[in-house]
Amino acid sequence: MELRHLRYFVAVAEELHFGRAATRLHIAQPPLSRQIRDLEREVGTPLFERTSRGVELTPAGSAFLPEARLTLAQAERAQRTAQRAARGETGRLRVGFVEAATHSGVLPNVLSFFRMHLPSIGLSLFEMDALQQSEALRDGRVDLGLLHSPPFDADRWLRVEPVHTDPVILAVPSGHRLAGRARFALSGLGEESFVLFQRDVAPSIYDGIIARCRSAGFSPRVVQEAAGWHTLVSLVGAGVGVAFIPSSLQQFRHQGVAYRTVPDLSVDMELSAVWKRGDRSPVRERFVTALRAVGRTRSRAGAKS
Amino acid sequence: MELRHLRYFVAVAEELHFGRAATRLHIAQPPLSRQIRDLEREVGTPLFERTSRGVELTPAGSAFLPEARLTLAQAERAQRTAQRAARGETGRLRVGFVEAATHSGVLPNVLSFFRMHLPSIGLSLFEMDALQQSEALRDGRVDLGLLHSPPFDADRWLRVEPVHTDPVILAVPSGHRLAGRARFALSGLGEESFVLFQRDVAPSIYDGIIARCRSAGFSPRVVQEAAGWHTLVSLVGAGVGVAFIPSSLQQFRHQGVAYRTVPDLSVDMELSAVWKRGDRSPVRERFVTALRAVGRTRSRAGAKS
DNA sequence: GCTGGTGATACTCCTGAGGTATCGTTCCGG
DNA sequence: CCGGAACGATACCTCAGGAGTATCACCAGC
Repeated sequence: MELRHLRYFVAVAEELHFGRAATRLHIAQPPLSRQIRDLEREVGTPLFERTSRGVELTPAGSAFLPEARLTLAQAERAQRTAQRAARGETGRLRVGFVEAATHSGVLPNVLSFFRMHLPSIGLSLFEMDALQQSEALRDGRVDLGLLHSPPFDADRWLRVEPVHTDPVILAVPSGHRLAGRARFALSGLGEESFVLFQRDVAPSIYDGIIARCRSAGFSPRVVQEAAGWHTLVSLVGAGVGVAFIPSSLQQFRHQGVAYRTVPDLSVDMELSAVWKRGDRSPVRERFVTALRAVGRTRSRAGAKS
Repeated sequence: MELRHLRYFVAVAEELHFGRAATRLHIAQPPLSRQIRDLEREVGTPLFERTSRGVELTPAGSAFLPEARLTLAQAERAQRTAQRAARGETGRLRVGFVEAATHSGVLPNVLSFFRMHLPSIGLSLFEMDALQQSEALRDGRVDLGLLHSPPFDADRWLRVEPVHTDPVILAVPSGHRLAGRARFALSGLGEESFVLFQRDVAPSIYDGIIARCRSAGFSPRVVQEAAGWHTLVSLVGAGVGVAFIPSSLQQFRHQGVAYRTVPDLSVDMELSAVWKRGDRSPVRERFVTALRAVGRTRSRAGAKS
């Protein structure tokens, strides 16, 4: 049995007339008769009762008709589903991301865009650090990662695309001497106590900051390391020290914390999308396109207290 | 697109290997490659990604696979549904019937048989008199009738098959002089008042009874006619007169009514199934078969008080 | 660099889908 | 009662395309 048989059967069942059905199908009447006969032989029972003035459906034919229509509709549906998947309008994407992807606004904006315009794409989100993302990508557990510093061997098997940059600023306790100063140079921080993010979170940025400090003539005295960004800022609010943070953290207005730009620091916290080289997933491509759109539009914002 | 393409696609998607899939499909590998290519061209997007070590599904292919399986399953379902309909195991039957079909037990027994053994057949039941059944059959509103006397022109366009016979007995008021007599001849009823069923209900049986009475030397004095059988027996119970009834009515044990056989009456109330000549409905045939089974087994029962 | 495994290509063959001509049957008007 | 029209079935032909064989191109692994 082929779909051709079902298409022919439905046409005859609707016209109840071999000649008209053949015209509708753009074939001649005899081959149509033959195909119907073949179909009846395969199904094992007559589907039409031939009368002198046309044809009628047998009970078997009546039962077959709606099922045949369903089959044809299902076949079309299959085709459309594949096409939509090829255009990236349906499917599933598993995304690994670091915490900063959420408070930079990048991830929330992309998510709301997808919920609005591509609702039939299922998104699975996994918060993980850069190392976990790298392993998950390698194992095929996620399709895309959002992280600060790609793994050192990234170029060999990953594509990396920066989607958002956030300048690094300084968070200081409100009562701190620096909180009152409008501007100051990096070199003035030599005596401060620092609360630093763990190097794992963004090794290249960490190293960049340390290098800048050394150029300014000091090596930062780290009194505390913290895993999460909000923890870090809370420690600043508690007066433990000052901290380098991405500027997007300002929006949360932590108690007892003031924010200051350090003009001669000029280090950026970069957020990059990474995925496997050779991955042609249309859904992944749509996601990256959306990331570019929402990420690039956020320009570097100055510090406010 | 044909089902062949879907069958081939599913095989390749399951084996992830053109050679093995071809073996499973009992064809050679090159034609399989060609069919898959044709399918991809028709769908408009690649479904497989060819690698040096086999093939993988593209996102479009992954989306297509379950839909293709559904299509194939639906096609098989269509075929099975037609076969079941041809065997009379599924479908719908509309039955017209007279009241006596229910209290003779014929209809209830067939219904319980169908509910038990052929639950996917839908039965629609319409109580109607013989004339209504005849018209409903002619108009195609019912597929089968259950009545006592077929219309006079039945042979031309109907098939008639007796399925049950019920001897006609006499119902008398409990206090009536005949209630005490064990046996009596028809000729002894000349002076009685009769409550008779309407001739329309079963013209040939009505006429048969009247003819018997005339042979016995009297013409029954009809004091009342009644439309329903239970109404008739109630009138007997109220002392209005005596009545000829089918023996199956005894089971209801109406108040103040006694039942007596009239040996030399020997008229049978016949219940017949009727349907259009040339109707080949397997469901109708199953129904008639069931009618024969439950109807014939009920033999003529004697009268009890 | 060779070998084995994999899918693609080139071509050949032949099944079977579709075309034309015609038949058999039935219904209907004269 | 007869001839014609309508309809599906049959017979026969053509050729597109599905399937077969031989071979190529590519890649991984030893």
